[in-house]
Formats: sequence, C-alpha cells, structure tokens
Amino acid sequence: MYTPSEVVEETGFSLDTLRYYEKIGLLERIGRNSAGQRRFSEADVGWLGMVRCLRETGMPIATMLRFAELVRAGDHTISDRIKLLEEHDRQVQAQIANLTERQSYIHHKISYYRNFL
Amino acid sequence: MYTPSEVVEETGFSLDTLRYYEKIGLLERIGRNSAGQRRFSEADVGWLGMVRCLRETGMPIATMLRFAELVRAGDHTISDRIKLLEEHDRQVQAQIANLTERQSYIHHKISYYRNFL
DNA sequence: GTGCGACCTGGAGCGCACTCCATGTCAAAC
DNA sequence: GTTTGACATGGAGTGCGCTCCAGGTCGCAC
Repeated sequence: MYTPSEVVEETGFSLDTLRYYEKIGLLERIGRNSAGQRRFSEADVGWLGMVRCLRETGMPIATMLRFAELVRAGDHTISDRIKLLEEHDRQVQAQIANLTERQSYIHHKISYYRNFL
Repeated sequence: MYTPSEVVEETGFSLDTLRYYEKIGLLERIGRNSAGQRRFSEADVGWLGMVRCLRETGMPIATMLRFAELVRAGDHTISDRIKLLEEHDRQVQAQIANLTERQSYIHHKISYYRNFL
C-alpha cells in the first residue's frame, strides 16, 4: 500500500493529477484508510505506469479511458486491447518518423546558418 | 505571390491559423492587394515551412516568436539562431529517445497480451 | 443588378489536460 | 492540547493553440 505522496514520488504524476484521473475514471476508485485518505495498491501503481507510457506517447485521455474500460471488462477483451495498442504503436512509429525527418531539416538549417559565420 | 487559399493548400495551415500567426507576430505583416486581401510572398511561404517544422517538433509558439524576432533582427543574430536551433534539436532528440523507449514498453505489453490468447 | 464565393476584421469561444483554491478533517509531534 | 502537515472534497480557473462567428467588402459569372 502506498500513500499519495509515495505515488507522486514514484510515478511523477502530481497529486492533483492523480485525483483528476480517479475522478474521470482513468483510475478505478482508489481504496481509502479509516480517515478517508487514499491508499494505492501495487496494481494501482502498475496501472499508472501504463498510463504514463500511453500519455508520454501522446495517447489522448479519451482513448486511455477506452483502454481502461477494456482492462476492467476482463480477459475476453484482450484481443481488443491488442488492437488498440497496435494502432497506437503505429501512431508512435509515425511520430518518430516525423520527428526524425523534421530533425534533418533542422540540421540543414543549422549548417546553412553556420556557413554564414 | 500566393493567395490565402493557395497557402492553405501548400502549407497545411488553416486560414484562421495563418491570420492568428500574423496577429501574434509569428508572421510579419503580410502584403495586401488593392482589395485588402493577403498576398503571400515566396519568402512568407518559406518561413511558414520553417514554422511548420518547428511546430511539428513541439516548439512552443513563444519560442518560435523569439526565433522570428532573431530572424527579423538581421544577420548579427545568426549565432543566436544556431544556439536556439541546437537547443531545440537536443529536445527533439530527447523526444525521439523517449518515444522509442516507451514504444518498447508497448511492444512488451502487446507480447504479454498475445501470450494470453 | 444580383448572387456567389473568397476574402476581410475584431473578438468570443473551445477542447484538452490539468492546476489551483477554499475549506475542512485527522493523526502524530511537540 | 495545539500546531503542523498531509490529506480530503467540489468546483473554479488556467494556458495553449487554435477555431468559430457576425457582419462586411469586393469582383466576377450569369
């Protein structure tokens, strides 16, 4: 069991963001102690790792929400989850390709400028 | 000289976005014909290519604005422009590295799911 | 001469993903 | 026993980057 501040520390999400994610249903209702304070399970923290990965790769929250629902719905959704992740993977690949191409433009521009000095 | 709709076609920016960029000073005041309609020069379109590259690689508008000001200020700012672009290049590199690492996590997750089928 | 479509302007509105705020509770430290 | 600090809640506010809208002008096709 992890306290909120431990989860902030481990995941890099702010406390407000964790509350927000719970509010919109990206996190399932987190357990509470007797004082009503959140206590995150190992599974919660693991799921947050996945959330971080998907966010950092540009998946919109609405899509993550669909993925979260598939996970909650049980094992019969596994092929749907694979489809969703494969589609996302293609988008990540496209992002990398785009960045790489644009980066070469930047490199050319830098060389161009260097010839002026 | 290009009409607004030609520039929309060529650059992929919407007309509203072009007007917005002019309003905030990311584009210098675009020339007008006698009817007050914009006529973009070759140089305007070229600059928009640079803008597109910087935007697609995640540079915030505020930073592009600083770059635009350096360009307008003349040749004595070329080393500053190089510094700015090199710093941006590092950030692009970091983005690519991050995406690549996250992508391998996604791949692992997909394999993990496949073992369930 | 009227309809149409491309364009103009200033300014309001929007979607996303948080982030902040006021107010309150509880537990341990001193 | 009171101060401190980590937490709670609901709801408002923020920043970014556009995007949309109302109302108007202009030039050409019919």
